Amino acid sequence: MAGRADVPEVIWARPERTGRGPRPAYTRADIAAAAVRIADERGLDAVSMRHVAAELGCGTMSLYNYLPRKEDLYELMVDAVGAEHELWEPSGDWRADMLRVAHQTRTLMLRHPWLPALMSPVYGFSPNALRYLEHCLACLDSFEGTYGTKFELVAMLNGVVTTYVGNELATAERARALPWSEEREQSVRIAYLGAQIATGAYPRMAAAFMEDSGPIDLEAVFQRALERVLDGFDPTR
Amino acid sequence: MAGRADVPEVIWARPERTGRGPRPAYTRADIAAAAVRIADERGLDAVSMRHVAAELGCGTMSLYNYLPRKEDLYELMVDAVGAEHELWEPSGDWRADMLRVAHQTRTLMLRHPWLPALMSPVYGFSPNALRYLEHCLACLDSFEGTYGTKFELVAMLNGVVTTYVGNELATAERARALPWSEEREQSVRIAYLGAQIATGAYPRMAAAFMEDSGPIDLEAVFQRALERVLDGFDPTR
DNA sequence: AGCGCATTACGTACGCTGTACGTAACTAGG
DNA sequence: CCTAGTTACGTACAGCGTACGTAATGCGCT
Repeated sequence: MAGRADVPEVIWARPERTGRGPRPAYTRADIAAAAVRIADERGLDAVSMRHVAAELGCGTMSLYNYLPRKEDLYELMVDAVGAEHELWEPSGDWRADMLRVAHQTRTLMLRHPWLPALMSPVYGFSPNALRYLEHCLACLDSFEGTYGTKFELVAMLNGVVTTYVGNELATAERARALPWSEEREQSVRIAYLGAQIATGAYPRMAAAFMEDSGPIDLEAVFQRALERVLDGFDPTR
Repeated sequence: MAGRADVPEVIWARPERTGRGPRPAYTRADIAAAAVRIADERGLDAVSMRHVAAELGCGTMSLYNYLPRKEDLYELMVDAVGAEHELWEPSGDWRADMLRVAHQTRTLMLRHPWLPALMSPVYGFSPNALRYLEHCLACLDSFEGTYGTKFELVAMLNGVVTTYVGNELATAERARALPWSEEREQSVRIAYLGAQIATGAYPRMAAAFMEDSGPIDLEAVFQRALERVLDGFDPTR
């Protein structure tokens, strides 16, 4: 059976091995590890079926014995790095624990900068996603609320972390990839933005840029965002 | 000058016309409209340089006179549908206005289901993005806080809306694209999830699935999410 | 024990993508 | 008027996901 683009079955539901036929040369973990290695070193765009196969030392089409679609390779990658989540004994203070979870997720994303881009299509419950979710629920044992609310909390926190770190990484990547200096790019943007503001059509934007806010501390912005999300769920505040 | 993949210049900073040479046959608006039409009718994947050129009735490479990179086409598309935002006179109640903004953005995204996928790399200040931002700031005139905080509020609200509607759309799309019935797919997933839970490794997940929560009302989940975000910023609560 | 067949491995090929490059037609500025 | 810069666009290339066909392999069953 070769790859099937028309089979939307969840990959975690299909057994890794059915018993019949030659022993597979690789495991899903091998494949995931190879893909993660490539993504870490050469970026997500370098993760093609050909490159992953080359990294493993097998033919391109052999991969389709393990994965029906490339999309599933992404699923494997996300699950693989999910194993790096450190799961501790809940402290009893759900706020502190959830903050720690969020910061850990951010660290994970900074270590694997391609991760935010693959987080949107979270739809299968991969093994490590289950472990992670169970851990979050454990941390929320001290939270007064239904499981429904707890899920909503975890979902929003994850969403905010993904969005923020995704922006953070995209900004850094853009600065890194510039063929000319960052100052040159900044000046072009400032010039354009200044011209727009100078039309007088955006008085509040103009005022905002007059406001002296000092240097932007991304870490602090992130922390504030987390606190606000938790505030929104906190029944005691 | 043909397309330049190595020029990260913001497209809004370059003039649409420099004066020399033959009159361009199309405007940026024409191109954006063609791309939006294709995306609306055939999905984001159908938006290729070839298809857009065909829609316009010109040669593929002619597009590169208007856009240095395909990425800029996406920027044009996001800006184009941004014009559909209705901007009203602020009511004086920032909470109500921001809720209305968020719901309007959701409506816009449901009308153009490809929008959430293109929202992540928001980096250029497109004309309509500026108008939208100015409007949000106007709505926040009654909000006690610095412009820095107001930007953070708008950013988080937009992020949450994008994440939620993106998930909503992805779920709907997945259900629509199934080659077999939705029940069949559901049963496969339930079977897998049930087997995992039956191992006893995820007691809280098990409890969560026991909890009778009734049918999930996506609209209500969305509304709750918005309220919580605003609560997190509300100095009066 | 040995047959049958599902499975693995993988080369080839197809249609699609973004875009570099070269050439011809055209028009505004000096 | 001339010429330099711009538009238009055909051709071409490297890369992508993956359908398909064929050969080798080894488990499960009789």
